[in-house]
Amino acid sequence: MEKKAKRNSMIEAAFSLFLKNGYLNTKVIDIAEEAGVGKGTVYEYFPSKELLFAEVFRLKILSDYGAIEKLIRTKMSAEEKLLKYVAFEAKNMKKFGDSLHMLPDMVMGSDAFKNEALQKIIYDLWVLRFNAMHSIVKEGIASGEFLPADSELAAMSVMGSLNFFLLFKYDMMPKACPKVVDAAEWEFESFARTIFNGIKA
Amino acid sequence: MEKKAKRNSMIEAAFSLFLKNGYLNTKVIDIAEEAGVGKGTVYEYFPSKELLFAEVFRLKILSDYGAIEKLIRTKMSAEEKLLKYVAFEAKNMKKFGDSLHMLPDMVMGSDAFKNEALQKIIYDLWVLRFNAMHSIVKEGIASGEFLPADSELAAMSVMGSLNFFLLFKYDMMPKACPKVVDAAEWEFESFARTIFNGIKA
DNA sequence: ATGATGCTACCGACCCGCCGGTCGGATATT
DNA sequence: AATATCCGACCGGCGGGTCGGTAGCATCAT
Repeated sequence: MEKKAKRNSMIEAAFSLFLKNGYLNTKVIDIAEEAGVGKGTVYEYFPSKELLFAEVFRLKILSDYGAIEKLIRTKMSAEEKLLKYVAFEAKNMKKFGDSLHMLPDMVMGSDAFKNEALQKIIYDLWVLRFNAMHSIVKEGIASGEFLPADSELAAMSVMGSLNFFLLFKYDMMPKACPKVVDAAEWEFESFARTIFNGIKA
Repeated sequence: MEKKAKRNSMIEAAFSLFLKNGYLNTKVIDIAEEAGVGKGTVYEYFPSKELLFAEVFRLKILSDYGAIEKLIRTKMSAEEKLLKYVAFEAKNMKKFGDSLHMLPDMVMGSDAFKNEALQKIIYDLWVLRFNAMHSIVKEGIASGEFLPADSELAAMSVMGSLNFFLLFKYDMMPKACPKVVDAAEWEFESFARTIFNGIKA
């Protein structure tokens, strides 16, 4: 039982360090020290740094996205879904804190990972997010709530806006001016409205 | 004079390899071999790999963006500017080929670069691009061409869409289906129209 | 109670491949 | 022969991963 707790402390340590410093700048020894164990112990619990990352990613990020698939199937207007989706992504960002070096790492094609299985789980997250957005947009267009358009292009457009906004607010801005982040709360609503206005019929 | 040519061949080799394999996966020896020189010679011309990258970046990417600043000052409608700007980014992508590992490297906060000066020139490109877009959007809103909105949010939205689209088409897609890229030509127009429709008054 | 036995969890010194960068000698040029 | 240019064997730091040893603990025999 103590076992479980130790494993968990390593996951937490790894998550916090990956988040703060990025994958490449986080050394296994850092994780061990943060978790209060020896370096060797990390390898008793995880076969490699990459697979440890994969586990962290699965537990701390992917797991949350189950909520999204539920959201898609819910009965509500596309507008509501869109706003909820944006709120969801924003909440995640908040939860991750104001330093998101992990995110750029997760950009497709990052050469941080040699392991193809690892690239795949990151790719899958993109696909999952894009599909979610796509289905919301498609629904909105079909029902006449949104302007008629190629749904895939429109979804890319909205998704891209969202990504950029999140990255801008939570990665670029904090570097230039760390104080700004806390003030960003209200902006999510405003931002969501802006992109919604852009596509509503 | 031979000097200049040799330097140039190294720049070209580095550019092509960074583009194809990314910064981290490109070794100095690879660049040397591609350029047909010895590894030591590279260091006769450039002080370090990072500074070589900086030079490549400056010559091959940043330099083109002069055209953008000219575009901003030109007298034409915001709509035209927007379409021209998208076309410009698209053309750049085309020029860079269908493999853009360099781009994710360039995402803010990538931990590939320790060198702060290097991070800065990459950051500067984002700022330059964002400012260009921002000024187009602001102009469009001011003149009543575009829907009234917070110009910064709107610019982020459009910029984000564009980035995502380019990345999606030129980085994600080619991996899944390399053949698609050539067919993407017409889509730029279509995409530009979609985002334009989203903001036009 | 004591000590023997074995098992599990733990650990950090060590190993080793990698790669950016160096340097002294070779080669071309004047 | 002097100078400029080139080069690749070598160096050294880094860091992921290993492994032999230790410490704690339970079980059991005396």
